Amino acid sequence: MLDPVARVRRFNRAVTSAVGALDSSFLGRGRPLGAARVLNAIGHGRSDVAEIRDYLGLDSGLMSRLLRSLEDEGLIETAAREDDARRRMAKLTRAGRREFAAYEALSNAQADGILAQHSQAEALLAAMDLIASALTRERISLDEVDPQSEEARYCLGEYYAELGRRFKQGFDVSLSRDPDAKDMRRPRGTFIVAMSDTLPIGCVGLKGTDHGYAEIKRLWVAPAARGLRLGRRLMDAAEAAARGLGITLLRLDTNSALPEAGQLYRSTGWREIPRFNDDPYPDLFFEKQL
Amino acid sequence: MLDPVARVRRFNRAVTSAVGALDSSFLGRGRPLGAARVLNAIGHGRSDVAEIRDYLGLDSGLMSRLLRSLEDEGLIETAAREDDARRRMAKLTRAGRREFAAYEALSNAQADGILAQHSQAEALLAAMDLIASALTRERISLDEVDPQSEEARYCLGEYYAELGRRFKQGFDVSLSRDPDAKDMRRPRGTFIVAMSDTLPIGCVGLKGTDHGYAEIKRLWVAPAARGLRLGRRLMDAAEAAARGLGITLLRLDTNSALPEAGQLYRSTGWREIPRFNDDPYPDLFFEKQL
DNA sequence: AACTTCATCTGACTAAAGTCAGATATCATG
DNA sequence: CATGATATCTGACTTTAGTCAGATGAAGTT
Repeated sequence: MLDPVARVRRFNRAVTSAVGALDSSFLGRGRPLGAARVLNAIGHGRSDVAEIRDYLGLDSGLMSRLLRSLEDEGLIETAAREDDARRRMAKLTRAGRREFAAYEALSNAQADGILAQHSQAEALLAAMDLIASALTRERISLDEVDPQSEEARYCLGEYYAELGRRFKQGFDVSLSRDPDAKDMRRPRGTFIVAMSDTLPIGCVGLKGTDHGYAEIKRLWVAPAARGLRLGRRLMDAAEAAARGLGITLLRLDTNSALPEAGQLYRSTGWREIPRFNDDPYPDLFFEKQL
Repeated sequence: MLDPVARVRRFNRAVTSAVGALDSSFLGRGRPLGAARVLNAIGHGRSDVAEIRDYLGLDSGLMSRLLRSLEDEGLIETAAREDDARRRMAKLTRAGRREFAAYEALSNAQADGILAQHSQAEALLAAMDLIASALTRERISLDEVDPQSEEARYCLGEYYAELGRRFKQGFDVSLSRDPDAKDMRRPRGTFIVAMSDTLPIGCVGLKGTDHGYAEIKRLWVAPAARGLRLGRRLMDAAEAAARGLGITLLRLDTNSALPEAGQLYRSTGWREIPRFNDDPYPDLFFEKQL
């Protein structure tokens, strides 16, 4: 009754029928699923035909016919690419945008329906985030971004909110040595965000200093992404970036209220050292020679 | 970035591709999905042809042909039912059992694979339970069972474990007035279990007494099923059963460490009354006239 | 016994999805 | 500019899924 594999399989059954229900509601728009999928891919901003084909896993002949049927319906227009006339681009016509909006409305209504009948929607969403991150694990990408980009700011906001919850005395960003964004841009440093299908789920900053070392800052993994060993992947990426920048010594500070962080550092070659700054929050300090 | 609907849809995408991957691994056994589904339904103990057809939503013509193709492969045998020769029963042959086991192995391997790459498998499983319960909400059935049945004993075990976690002083079943199972069987009372696709996710007991009232006992909802208003459904079912047994007055006791229970009682017509027993755990007592 | 109802099966059909070999046009390169 | 690589398209085909009308035989009803 409590066999883990049986629980996963119960989940599979539940989810298969929910997904099937969405598919049938799509059929209600009088178009086969294949054509609907292509239309939706285009609506979601994919325009390169080869890219869509690859994304949907379609044969080139089938893809060509599906495009033709959407064109005959007046929903899309295709044109050869200017820089390479072999490739084609597809885009929605006005009617296509209307039809795409109708599919979006169906998807949104289904999502809404699931949420609406649950009185603890936030718990349900957290569970969905956790599972989505676990299932798309191999597709999580680590991207270097500007520390002031939307993705980076979202991660930092979540990071500060979490420190506020975990520190007994709360957390006030303005009291911490807020790293100048400039120091986390190349060539002094960098900022790395982990993305799972458009959702940022983790980050780490590498901050250059003038003291002969660089600092690791703002290591954060979204609650939904914990257990995927993403913290380690982010640290590896930050260390690799540091090596690429010619940095040979790294330091970081952390707090004993974040035991999983301390454990990660200890298990990956970091050595505890005495306090090296007067920031009020950290009480643990580490160093690593690259 | 945090729109709830967008989060549900990200979940949908993640799960669709995982389900699709399992389907393609099933195709690897050289049999179309339709036939594989029928074989698996039979392997999972469904033998009545009409029941399988209904479960899989198949047309009778299609069903007949799929059965024939499995028979031609030597995987199943069908026979008319003894009590009604119009109906047919299907069962696996030896080769069919082997083939079914191969499908089971694929399903189990997929489930294992998801779990294995996650270092916090219990959190992942809890999330899956939550979602499976939410998605199969309409298919949750309330069944009257014997209080000593496997399902009932599972629920009670979970219930006691939860009390142990929630009461500051812990919980020891032997100190509580353990209701005699006889008192929770018809005609004195009953025991109701909420089932979601073979998994018990909640229970409630109606216990007859000789004092002119019956008691509601052991109301429990699995953590994964909270938010589905299952507590209320269980209470409604228990009250309906009480009415059917000619009971006109109900009492129950609870503890202020379970605030959601107290709130449920207050909002459904229960009236707080003075202590009516000397059980050491409860500190809140309610009564309801039917 | 004659009827209606029911579960299953058969034949004839359609739609959708997918496969594959070549045709066509364009691009990159020596 | 000839050559090979690349992206898309076309035609011919197969498989799978599904629909529907009617046949068959058994069960239930009057």
